[in-house]
Amino acid sequence: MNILPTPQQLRYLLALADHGHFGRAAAACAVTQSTLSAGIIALERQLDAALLERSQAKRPIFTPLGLEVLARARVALASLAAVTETVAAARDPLTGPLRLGVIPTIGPFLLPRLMPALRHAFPRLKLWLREDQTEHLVAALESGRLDVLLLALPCACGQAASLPVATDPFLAALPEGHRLAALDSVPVAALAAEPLLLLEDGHCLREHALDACGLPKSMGTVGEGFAATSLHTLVQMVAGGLGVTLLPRLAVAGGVLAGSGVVVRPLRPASGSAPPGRTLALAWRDRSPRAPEFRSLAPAIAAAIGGG
Amino acid sequence: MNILPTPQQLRYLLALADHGHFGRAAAACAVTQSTLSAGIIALERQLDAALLERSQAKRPIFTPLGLEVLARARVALASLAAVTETVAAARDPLTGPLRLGVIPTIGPFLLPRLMPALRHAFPRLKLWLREDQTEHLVAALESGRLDVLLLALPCACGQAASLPVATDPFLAALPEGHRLAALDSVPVAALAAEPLLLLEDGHCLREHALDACGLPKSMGTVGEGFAATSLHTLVQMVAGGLGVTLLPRLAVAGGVLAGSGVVVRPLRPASGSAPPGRTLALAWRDRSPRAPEFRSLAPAIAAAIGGG
DNA sequence: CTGTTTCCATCGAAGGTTTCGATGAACATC
DNA sequence: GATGTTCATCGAAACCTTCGATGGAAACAG
Repeated sequence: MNILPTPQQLRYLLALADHGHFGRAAAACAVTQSTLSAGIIALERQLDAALLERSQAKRPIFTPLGLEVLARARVALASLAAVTETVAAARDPLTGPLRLGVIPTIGPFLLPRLMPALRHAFPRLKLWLREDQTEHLVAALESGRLDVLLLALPCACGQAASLPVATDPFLAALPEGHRLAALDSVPVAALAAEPLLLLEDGHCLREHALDACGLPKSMGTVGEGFAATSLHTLVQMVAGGLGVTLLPRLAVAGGVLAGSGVVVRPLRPASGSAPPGRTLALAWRDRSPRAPEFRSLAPAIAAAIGGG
Repeated sequence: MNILPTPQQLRYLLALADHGHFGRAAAACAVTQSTLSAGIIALERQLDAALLERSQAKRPIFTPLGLEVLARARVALASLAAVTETVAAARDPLTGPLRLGVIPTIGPFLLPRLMPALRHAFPRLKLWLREDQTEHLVAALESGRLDVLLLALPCACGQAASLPVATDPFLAALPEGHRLAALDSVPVAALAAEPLLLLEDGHCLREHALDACGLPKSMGTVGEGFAATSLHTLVQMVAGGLGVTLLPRLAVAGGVLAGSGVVVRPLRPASGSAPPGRTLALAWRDRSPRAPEFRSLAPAIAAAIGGG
């Protein structure tokens, strides 16, 4: 019962899965091919199970059981690393590498302000960035490829712990001279009656905007081919008179309008409703040893947003 | 960055935490005291952190950081063991030790039938039993002291995965000669108007019964001191004329009435409501490597309940 | 068909790590 | 202050991992 695989063996297995080649996997582990080969054979013997189908010619193929073991091995090595991380994080909070994922409707507008602030506040933090849509970020977070996310709630962020850092109200974005632009604030209902342009599917802002307007999720954009791929292109489409849209205040403060001629107006919510907007939040694996660090990142980010 | 603790070191640490004594911990690990001592010192040196306060006289004390490391170490060793378990479970489903937790309102009535059935269906399964209230079982499940639970839904079973195995309707239990006993079936409302006896707090059946009667959770029993500690004592109290109660059909089939003179009648739900009852379910850690095994346990249990 | 190349498994030897038993030092108890 | 308990330290022995070399199988080219 109590013969555990050695971490070495699991590392060899992971490397083999990543490289699909004994020789290259061995090189990646900085051992010789014979060592890696023997290590994996020993693992298979200990477990008394075939994890691989080998062949001289083709890349080795993992058996179904091998794939399961592989997944467990990743978890096991990660939780072993978590022991070390716990100590490192306790001794030296907010230093070392930190992999931050951020959604495209936040990143370009906040990072130019946030990064210098973080560099100043935590000079020993090495921040790696990845910009992607919520769904991909959450997957990367859960599989350990990212440490923290900066995204917009509400979202399906699974088992992650999250902490709101700011609210980000939506503004009505209108072409110059649009009749609604004459108003001080635009009622939500009036905006919803206009041709509404949106980001393409997969951007959480699309759903948040539809929700803010009280429209169903399935609603398409005007002309299916014209869903925008970024807020910048969306603004250009509004400037071109194709329709109107909602923009997060953060993006406007971040300069998304950039001389496009598009004007923004505050939204007036339907009476009794909350002002339409989204909540920016930090998220992390709730079992991460660095959770306390991440929590203490929130004020710095809130300051960067507020100070815009 | 990439120097991980060895599983050995973590085992030594766990043993020390369990025994509070280097010598005894070493014995438990089947190594000498010097080996264990050196192992833990090496771990502290590698992590570059004090995990223990040592003293010749008193048992060693874990530092706060030491306690955190300890918790991580347990997780790490468990996930290492999960690799092995994955293989063992795939090769030999439903063999070996299985630690089953069961709530007191199921156990005494189902196990006498269930155990022989399981022994017959899975002769190589070594079933360890623990009877306790839902809350304690769930805690034991999550900390790895139990593998599977047999409990009643709805309940707060946290992150556990669960699978319903049977519905267990409630029956009205009345003293012999009670006027409601003259009816073929007792309306819920009529029962709720009687003095209602319940199990003491902590038993999920208490809340399920109150819920079935449409009564608030805070409702006390008739005479605070008289909350019953088991279904058997509850039946005796009903027999003694102190009031009426609800019994799960499973318990009645399991012989809880046992010549007490108490009679049971089906409950007639308020029109439009579902028949009052509870759902019996299996639950397990959703990441357990043995999850497929546990799932395949459900039919056997359902059969044991149905065949009552 | 044959020589060449690529790939993975096997083997003995070298090197490193872990473990043991003995010993030493600190502390409490009597 | 004598004694017993507890944990750290040390050198030697056992153990395990790794290496480089070698072998055999499969694809490929000529």
